Parts: sequence; structure tokens; C-alpha cells
Amino acid sequence: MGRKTSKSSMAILGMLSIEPMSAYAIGKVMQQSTAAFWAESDGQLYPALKQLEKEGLVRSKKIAYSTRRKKLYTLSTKGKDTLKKWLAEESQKNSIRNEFLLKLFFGANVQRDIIVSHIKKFQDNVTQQLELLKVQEEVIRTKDSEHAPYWLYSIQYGIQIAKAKLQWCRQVLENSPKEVKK
Amino acid sequence: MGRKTSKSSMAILGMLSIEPMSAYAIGKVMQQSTAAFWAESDGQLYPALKQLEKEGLVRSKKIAYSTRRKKLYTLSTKGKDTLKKWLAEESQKNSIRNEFLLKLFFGANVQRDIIVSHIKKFQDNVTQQLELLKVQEEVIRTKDSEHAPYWLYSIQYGIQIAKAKLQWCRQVLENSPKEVKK
DNA sequence: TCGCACATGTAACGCGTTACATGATTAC
DNA sequence: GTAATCATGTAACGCGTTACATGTGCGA
Repeated sequence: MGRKTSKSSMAILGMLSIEPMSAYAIGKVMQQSTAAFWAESDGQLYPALKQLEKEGLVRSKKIAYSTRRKKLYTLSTKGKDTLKKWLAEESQKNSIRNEFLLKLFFGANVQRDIIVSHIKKFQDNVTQQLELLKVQEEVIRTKDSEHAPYWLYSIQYGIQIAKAKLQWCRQVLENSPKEVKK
Repeated sequence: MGRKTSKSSMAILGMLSIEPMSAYAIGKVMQQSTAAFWAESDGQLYPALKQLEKEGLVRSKKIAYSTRRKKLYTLSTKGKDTLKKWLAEESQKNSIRNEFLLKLFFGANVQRDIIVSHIKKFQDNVTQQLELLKVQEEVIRTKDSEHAPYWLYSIQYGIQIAKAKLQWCRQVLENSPKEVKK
């Protein structure tokens, strides 16, 4: 027990609520859609699906598409109910560990340039992320799924946050002298 | 090995770079300052400090302050060097798992009210967080430490992000019909 | 005197990542 | 032919949380 309500399992059930998929496909879809806030590794995905099938939350069908073996998983009624129940529960807050902020917090121990370059690097990363999110947003806008509005919300969340990060970068870099030489 | 460069250890060394502290105090200070982006549990803190002492990165002194036993840890030169080296390294991105966003993403599976109430709850939490951060910001402003500017940056980061979250909440709740009864 | 904050530690457990292992198919 | 992608799975390891265990000192 415990497994039944584990978040990894719920994420998998959620993916299958979109459409039947193979384990591999679930991983791929996650990478392309929820990567910014959720991801599962192979070592998690395959055993979890097996377990979920044992518990009757998903069903699998072996499919030989062009001789390549493939297991297509489908959400069972019980699985859908479990997912719904979990979705209705309040989210417990996630313990976040942000290495970048930790380094920033202890910045007084090193030369300012070092921290400034970290921030610039961070700025670059976020800028890239934001571009990606904007593309994803446009893609979702073309989709006519019941899921689409919720997907949009989560993307817009990411965009909003990314913009705030960039604003913060600008503020901090502004009030920081550029390249002080001694 | 591996432990020497573990992030938990670096967080502890960082705390000791502020001033010598007991394990218990490190935990307390983290709760009051870095809680938003970093925390360590007891089961991590005490063994890690022991290990760090074995490696010569910290030194301890037993102090009997009013008969109550207490171990005061101090950063060694080697420890400070290790910290500095780590601070100069680029941060690897943290794998974030955000349960709230995951539920939002799969929101189409349940009634809209459920998701709306999740968002409202989230909004309340962030509002509280923001208030706390503002208080912390004022406290830091009164401090005259070399650390203060960096502490301010990290707080301001939190504030910026919190505001963005609230903005997003408002946007999403606005375009959502209030309490549709069928 | 009772409960809370101070104070230190250990053990078990669960979760998640990484690396390993295998093999087919497709595009170049 | 060879590299990339599709596809599934296992095993070992490390990290982190939770619960357990113990005890002091202070304020109401």
C-alpha cells in the first residue's frame, strides 16, 4: 500500500486519462508537456505501470505494430475513479530545493562576479524556457480537447513565473556594478 | 565520497559561514530564512555534521551552557574553501515536482468547482507567504551584514514569484464562471 | 506540574535516479 | 552500415523524510 496513492502513479493515471499509451509514450509526452513541473524516469515508469495493472487501475494490451512489440495501457474504471479522488484532494506543498537560490543566499562568501555570472546564466535559461512555453501555448490553442483549457492554465502559470524571474534578474543585475576591476 | 559535495553538506557549510552554530540552530535558522527554497530535516542534519567533522570541513566544541549540553560547530579553512568552490560551480537544475500544477493539468477529469477551489486555496497560501516575505525583507533591511544584500536578493526573488502567482490566480479565476449550478 | 522549546541522535522506509541490459526498426 | 529512436525492463545506490528514543530547562 502507499503505492496506490503515490504521486508517480497518479501522474501516470493522469496521462492515461488523456488517451491509452505505452510506458514509453507516457515518458515522451511528459517530457513534452509537463516537464516544467513533473517528470518520471524509466526506472519509475515501467515498474509503476506493472504495479498499477496488478491493482487493476490500468489494463494492458500487447500490440504488435509492424512486428515491434508494444504494450498499450488503458485506464480502467477503477483507475479513473482513483484518479478523480486524488484530483479532488488538496495538494500538499512540495519541498522545493533550489540550488541556485541557495548559492545566491550564501553569495557573500565569494566574489560578486561569480554570483553575477550565475544570475546571467540563469537569465539565459529562463529566457529559453519562456520561448519554449510560448510555442507550447500556441500549439495548445489550436487543440480542441476538453483538456486544452487546463493545459493552457498550466502553461500560462509557467509563462507568468518565467516573466517574474526575468524581471527579478533585470532588477538585480541593474543595481549591481558591471565588472568592477580592482 | 560524494557526500563531500552533496548539497545538504554545502547548505550546512553555508549556514556555518554566517556564524558558528549548533545543529539545532542550523535547522532553526533554515526554517526562518531559507525555508522557501531550502530545508534540511533532523535525520539529515545531525549525521551530515558528524560526517563533515570527520572530513575536517567543520570543527565542533562541546559547550555546557547552563548545564545544557550543546555542540557548537565552526567552519574550518578547508570547509570554507570547499564551500567557495561549490559556490563557484554552476547550479544544476532542480527537478521540480509540483503537485498543484499536476492536478491542474489533469483538471478536465473532474468538475470545474474542484479545480477552482484548489486555485483559491493556493491563492490563500501564496498571499500568506507573500506577507511573510515582506516582513522578512524589512527585517533584513535593518541588518548590517555583508550577507544582507544577498539575503535581500533571495527574498526579493520570492516576492517577485509570489506576486506572479497571485496575478495568475486572478487571471484564471476571472475567466472562470463563478459557481455554476446545474 | 505541565507543556513547550531546546538539544542530539538513530533506524527504517520509500522514492527516485542512474546505470545496466537487451533488442528492433527506421532514416540517412 | 550505422546512428538514432523506439521499446521494455532490472538492480544498485543515494538521498531525504518520518518516526522513534532520550533528556534538560524554562515559563505559565
